[in-house]
Amino acid sequence: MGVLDSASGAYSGSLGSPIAILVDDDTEVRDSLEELLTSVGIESISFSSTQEVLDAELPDRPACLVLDVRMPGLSGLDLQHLLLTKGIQTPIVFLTGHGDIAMSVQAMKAGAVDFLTKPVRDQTFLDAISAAVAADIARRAAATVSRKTMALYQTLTPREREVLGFVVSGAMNKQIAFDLGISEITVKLHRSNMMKKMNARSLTHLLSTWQSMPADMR
Amino acid sequence: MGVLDSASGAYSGSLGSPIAILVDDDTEVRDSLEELLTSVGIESISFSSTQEVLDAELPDRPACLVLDVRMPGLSGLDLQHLLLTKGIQTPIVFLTGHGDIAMSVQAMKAGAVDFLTKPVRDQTFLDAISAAVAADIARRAAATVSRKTMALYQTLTPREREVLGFVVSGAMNKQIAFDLGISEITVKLHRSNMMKKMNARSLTHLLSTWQSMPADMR
DNA sequence: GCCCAACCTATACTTCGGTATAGGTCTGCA
DNA sequence: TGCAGACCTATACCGAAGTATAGGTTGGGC
Repeated sequence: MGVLDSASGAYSGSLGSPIAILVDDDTEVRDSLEELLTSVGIESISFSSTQEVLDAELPDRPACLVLDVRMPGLSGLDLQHLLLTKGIQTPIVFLTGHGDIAMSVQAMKAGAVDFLTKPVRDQTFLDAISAAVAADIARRAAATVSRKTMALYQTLTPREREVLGFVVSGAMNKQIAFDLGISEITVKLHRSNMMKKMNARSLTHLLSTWQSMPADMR
Repeated sequence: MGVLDSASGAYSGSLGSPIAILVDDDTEVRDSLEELLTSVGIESISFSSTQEVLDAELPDRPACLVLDVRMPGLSGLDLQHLLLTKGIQTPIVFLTGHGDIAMSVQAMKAGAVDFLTKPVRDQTFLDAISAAVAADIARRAAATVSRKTMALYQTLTPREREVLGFVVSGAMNKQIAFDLGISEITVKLHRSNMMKKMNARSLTHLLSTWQSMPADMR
């Protein structure tokens, strides 16, 4: 249901239909899951090891990862942490026959969408995929907004960024001028240029835009 | 009942020292955990069933719940959902000898801080309690800010709330006046009164205050 | 040397937001 | 009946913000 009940048209606003990325060393499992996903119109690609995922270029479209835990080489949990380190936030659904509670809790704490055990009911699996894809669509939408804001921020001169900082913290032009040791009219100039570059129609609009930016980029 | 250890100054900023609320039908487990917590200076209180927790008045101070899953009557997971329904957001650590992966995943999805299995290492348990208490301190601090903002909001007249809505959405006085079908000077009056009642020194300050309010109260 | 971008300043003007003062109507309630 | 609170309006004024125009100084690159 939801994001999964249509093959292509329903995703027109999210730049591409969703894809499930299956990682399992068991060929039969992969084939079986691919078939299940295909039957409900979800595209999928398969890898037989975590290393292949790291070597591959992840597609720029809504996606989710389906990871086995126990695999030759790096485990699914290892991959989860590696991806986090690399800033890749594609939602992950674990699916394993050799799990325990500690593993599942660790995975969930690290942000996994679900942790399923084999054998899994078809509907349970599809529901998890559906939730993961929905999360990725929302995450990608937010990331797009954030990226656009950062691109605008990059066009600001150092002085304009300084003024922006004062403005969003609520300072008046007079106070900004005093703190920077320049005249108020100059602050107005920087402020005006900054507002134009940031495409902000009002202070309120500037603030909402500003908050979509990751704090460590400011 | 746990030993009352009130002097601990480390929690001075959070309105009360933390308390762990243990719910387990096994007396030995409860006594053992209470002793462990006491040894590191954390107060605790015990219940032998979920119903007792629901009947009791939860203390107004930083706390965390430690729940067994399998108990006579309502299970720990049932209690978790009941508390969520009642809007009680005290962090929960599960501790059980009869868990499985599905249970742990369900608990984590519902917001549990951790899901531990018996027998548990002392340090593992204490780390979980520490994380849960820290989460509750942060949650309570945010709730306090939110409550104060809502109290201020309650003092606004209907018209002032309307104007507030326009102001935070970035409208100019002229636009607000047009939309409400009143004169601009009247908008200024409502706006001025609203800013005073909300203790907002500037538009920026008003917006940050505003965002601490739950959206369903606006 | 020239250009350009970033930075700074100034005058003059407009618009916007906010305050003070002084009124008015309407509704509900003691 | 009178009072209080919410709501509305007006005049006049102030300060903050924004725009337009017209300059100036630096520092780096061709």
